[in-house]
Amino acid sequence: MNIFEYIRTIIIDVAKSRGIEDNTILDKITAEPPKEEIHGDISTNIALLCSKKLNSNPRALAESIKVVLNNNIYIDNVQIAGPGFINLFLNKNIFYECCKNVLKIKSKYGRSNYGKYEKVNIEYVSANPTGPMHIGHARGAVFGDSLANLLQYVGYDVTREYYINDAGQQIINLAKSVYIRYIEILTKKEAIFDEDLYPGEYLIAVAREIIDIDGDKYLSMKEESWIQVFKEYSTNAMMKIIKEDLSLINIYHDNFVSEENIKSIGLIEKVVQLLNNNGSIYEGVLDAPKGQKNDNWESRPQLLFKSTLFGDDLDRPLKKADNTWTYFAADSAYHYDKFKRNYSSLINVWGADHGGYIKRIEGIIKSISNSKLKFDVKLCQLVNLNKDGKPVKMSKRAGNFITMRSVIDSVGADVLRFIMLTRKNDAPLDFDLVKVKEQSKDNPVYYVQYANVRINSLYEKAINQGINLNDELDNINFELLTNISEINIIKLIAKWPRQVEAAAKANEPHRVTFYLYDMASAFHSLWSLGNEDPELRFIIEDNMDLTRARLSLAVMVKIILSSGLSIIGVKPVDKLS
RNA sequence: GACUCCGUAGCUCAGCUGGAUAGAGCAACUGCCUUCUAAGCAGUAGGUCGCAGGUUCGAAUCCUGCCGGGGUCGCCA
Repeated sequence: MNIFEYIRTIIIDVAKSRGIEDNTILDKITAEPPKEEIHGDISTNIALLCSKKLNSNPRALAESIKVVLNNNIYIDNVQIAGPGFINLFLNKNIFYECCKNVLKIKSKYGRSNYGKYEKVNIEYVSANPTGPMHIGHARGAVFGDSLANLLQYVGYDVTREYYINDAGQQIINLAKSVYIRYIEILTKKEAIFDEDLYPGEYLIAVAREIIDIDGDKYLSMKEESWIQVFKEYSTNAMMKIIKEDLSLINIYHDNFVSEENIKSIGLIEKVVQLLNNNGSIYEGVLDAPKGQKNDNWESRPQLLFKSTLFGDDLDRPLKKADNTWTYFAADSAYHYDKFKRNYSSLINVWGADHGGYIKRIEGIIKSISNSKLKFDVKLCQLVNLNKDGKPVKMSKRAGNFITMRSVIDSVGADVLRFIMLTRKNDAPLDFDLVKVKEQSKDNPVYYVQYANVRINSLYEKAINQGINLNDELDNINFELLTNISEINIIKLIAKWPRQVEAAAKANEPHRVTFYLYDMASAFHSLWSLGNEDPELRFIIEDNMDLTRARLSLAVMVKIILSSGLSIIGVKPVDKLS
């Protein structure tokens, strides 16, 4: 149960009873917790929004609404403040019922059917299959996966998808690189790599595998004879490595779509036909891009998509000079494929370097779906990798980029996942290999985990004293919880469903992380009160009713911490080492 | 030149898609361990929300224009 939703429906009913039918007004009516405690538990702007339509001034309207709201048994007091806010002071019973509900349904508390089982496709990671994942991939991976968890949590039917870019020049380069390793092993001559090739040692194993299966028969062949085989072997091997990397942070996609396959089944021709039919492509000439050196710019007519109709600054080419399809053409076909699979919305998680690419794909989707398909791109900004405050330098050419796997080995999967969600996606993120392992309150991972550890130690102590936490949860007297810190926690608990829903609505999983931090903070605060006043500890030996009430509070905090952590894909820590 | 993201306390960042007196954490200063784990808590101090306009009952939030920083811009994927 979401008490904010509950009160809001009551308020909306009031608005409707006054003759407000306009959804643009109704949708704006809020029932939200005010920042200031003295403004009550829930504040609504109903009078401010409806006064104009009802020809009344906001405060007068508020007065008349106040009379109605006062009749509700869960509302103790109604106050009118400022320009016409209506502040509601709720009866404690609504909070107590909320608590009982949490203890009853446990990990289901906060889940909802907000998403109405609508089908959502989230495409994330989609790292090129040319090598192991590096740390830059990790952010998008964690973000996408946590977003998928979040949307599932509030009732969407989510597909986790990976688009394999297995069709371009980089795959030919990959195959060539493996072939060089193949020669190296068989002839014992040292491998030399051109600039575009991949010198990483991880390709040696692929070459070995080919030798094991097919022997040395490709040595004497010409490139056109071995390239296809090497492409297949190496992309398969790379995808295997990437899937292993992902499994280390518990990421498993439901669906892998191959670009090569999209091309081979003729989907590009199909989508181009479609775009042609609705008049969004033409044969035209592009100007040279401004602000760049245009030395070898060569003006020529080519097949263009009218992305300027959708806010892009240029129309975008679908064909290259050699008359083959561009990456954009294949990607259009891929999104057409997703469109045909009947999703109600598509979400793409991309790196910041794809920013300039959004408008054209948006345009494609609008064009093929007649603007009906919802589409959202979440760009993840760069991760700055530091080591004790100093930037770690990475160079692709030297081959010393930091792999995701090495970071997991060093800090662990849970820390990696948590830290990746301590910023909103469109802000850059600093990741310090040393600081994230510190066990202090500068480190939000440990701060949250530590709350859980403390609750566990309480469990142990309670059990040692013969208190059974699972007994008689129905008969807990929540009214004994009168301390401000206790009430704060209860109110935070009541906000959880609202928080997840807001996070889901905005596609922003980081809000869950911040909520968890607040919850941990509220708990640490309560815990510490016991230092100053033993009466405020959780376990009071000669007052079992109070003890049970307080322990149930800890149980609820633990339930919500676990739920929140499971959304961001982090395991709760039970004991600190 | 265009597009896009960012600009909030000395530093790193939240700010619930327009609400009331803008919030945390570091760092600084003051307290709290014979105590359920101090890996923590409480408090003090710190702000012209980059600048200037506009929209309205109301703007850090939306719009426009500047300033500053990151990313991107056919024939890569």
